[in-house]
Amino acid sequence: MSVQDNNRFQSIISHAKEYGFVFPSSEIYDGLSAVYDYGPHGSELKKNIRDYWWKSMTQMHENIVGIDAAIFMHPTTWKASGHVDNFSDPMIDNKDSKKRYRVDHLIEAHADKLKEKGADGEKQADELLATMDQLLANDDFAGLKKLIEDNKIVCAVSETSNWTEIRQFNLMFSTQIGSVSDEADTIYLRPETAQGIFVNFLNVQKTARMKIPFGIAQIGKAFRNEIVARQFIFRMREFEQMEMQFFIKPGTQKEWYDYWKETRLKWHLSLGIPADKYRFHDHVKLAHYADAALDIEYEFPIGFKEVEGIHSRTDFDLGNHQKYSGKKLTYFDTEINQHYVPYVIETSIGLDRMFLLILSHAYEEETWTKEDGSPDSRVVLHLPPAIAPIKLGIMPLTKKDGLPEIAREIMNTCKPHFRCFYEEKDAIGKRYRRQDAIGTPFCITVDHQTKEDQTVTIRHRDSMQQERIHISEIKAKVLDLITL
RNA sequence: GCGGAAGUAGCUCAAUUGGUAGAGCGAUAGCCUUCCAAGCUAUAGGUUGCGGGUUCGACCCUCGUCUUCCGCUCCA
Repeated sequence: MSVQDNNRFQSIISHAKEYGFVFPSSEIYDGLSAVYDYGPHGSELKKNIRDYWWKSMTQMHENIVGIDAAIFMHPTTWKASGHVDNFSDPMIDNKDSKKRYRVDHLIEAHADKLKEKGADGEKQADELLATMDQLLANDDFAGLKKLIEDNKIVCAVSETSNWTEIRQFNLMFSTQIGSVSDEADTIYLRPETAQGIFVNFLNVQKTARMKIPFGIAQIGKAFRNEIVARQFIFRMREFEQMEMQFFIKPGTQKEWYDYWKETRLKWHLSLGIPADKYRFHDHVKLAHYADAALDIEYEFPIGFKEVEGIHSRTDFDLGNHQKYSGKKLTYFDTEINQHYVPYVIETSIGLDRMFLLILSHAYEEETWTKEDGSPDSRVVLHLPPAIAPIKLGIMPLTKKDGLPEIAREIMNTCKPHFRCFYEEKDAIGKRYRRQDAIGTPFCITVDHQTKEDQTVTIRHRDSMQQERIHISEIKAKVLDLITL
């Protein structure tokens, strides 16, 4: 990351705090690591992004319906999903190099080296791996540590065997349900929202009378106890996902994967973000549930980073829930008169990351020279008008001569239809600057001419140009401009 | 979690070798009013991140801790 980009990222974070978009959580208590709160303008912007996604996915797709599942789920859910096995790993640190390894990766790497040494080594390696699997299955950390020491496994960097104790890192947050604290009552905060959709597959399919192919959309919080959570709201421990699971006939996953890949990119571009800021990143190493996966990456000031994932999840999830619950999760396809467990294409976008994306794209520090030769500047958020927290600033040029009364009338006419902000304090230029800083796309100014001919000026945020329109046109014009 | 750097008003920063914290911007109220921040007046706002230690005395030295940033590491 260049110094310039880094400064830009810092400026965006400062701006977000100063203008009420994002605050560090519990700031008066020094904050809580990697947890943030959304302020007055931030919560509005976030809600608008959320609403736009929801509308695009459900209202605009007749075969997609929504749900809102609970954050708490039956503990077996996470066994079936693979999270209990894959989301908690024993880790060990080398004290000299400060490198941290997953214990199984460390031992496997050693086994690979042994195998290169011929038949003897291969036999040793197989024994080693068998012992490791057994110890892992029993969560025998002391045994694993001994195994590492007995085999004289060294760190690849420091080449020493100066290891810490093995520690368990569980990326799922746990809590207790019920009044008695018993181990059997331990439940997890969901590490992803997808499982709430899978366990409700039949409920939704039957009650909404859905026919394959169809999708279920959901927006909600998920929680991951990241070892390292950093970079502002990019990686948080509590975050919000906007997910859609699309259920399809087995064998058609390739075409639907491609369809959603293109459809989702179009959604991003519809917000006016340039295509060259995006790229696809195909996963080479696939997760345990997928037969194809890619990330939609955006060029943040901190580099190209994942904002959305498209995953072909096969029948892994429904199949496993069927197995663990003992309930049939099949669909009867009347076209071919067959039961089957549907395949799934998932689109999963981080709402907080989308928020950061929008903010990163919108933020600009502009400088220019005025007519008299003096320099001028402003900080402006070029937010897409449809998702801007405030759509219209309404301001009388001065506080007297009856101008505020007219402006108030306009305010009352417009505020039921879109978010407006009324202000009469300070010079008009200063008021424009304040609206620029929070991304308000349009400002109406009532001046003395208004009293003569019932016209006002409407000022456009990005161009700073103004045009005169009749008071009666304001509502319709703004509504038109804020519609995507 | 490790290493490095930083933390003073909402923001950006000051404060001689250790002598009980100031300014600009911003905010609020009022005046003025000329359509792009920069006029005038007043007001509010800080146990210097937090907690110990050294000292007659700590923003300053020291230890711990929290948070943030950078680099590792991790990342379904």
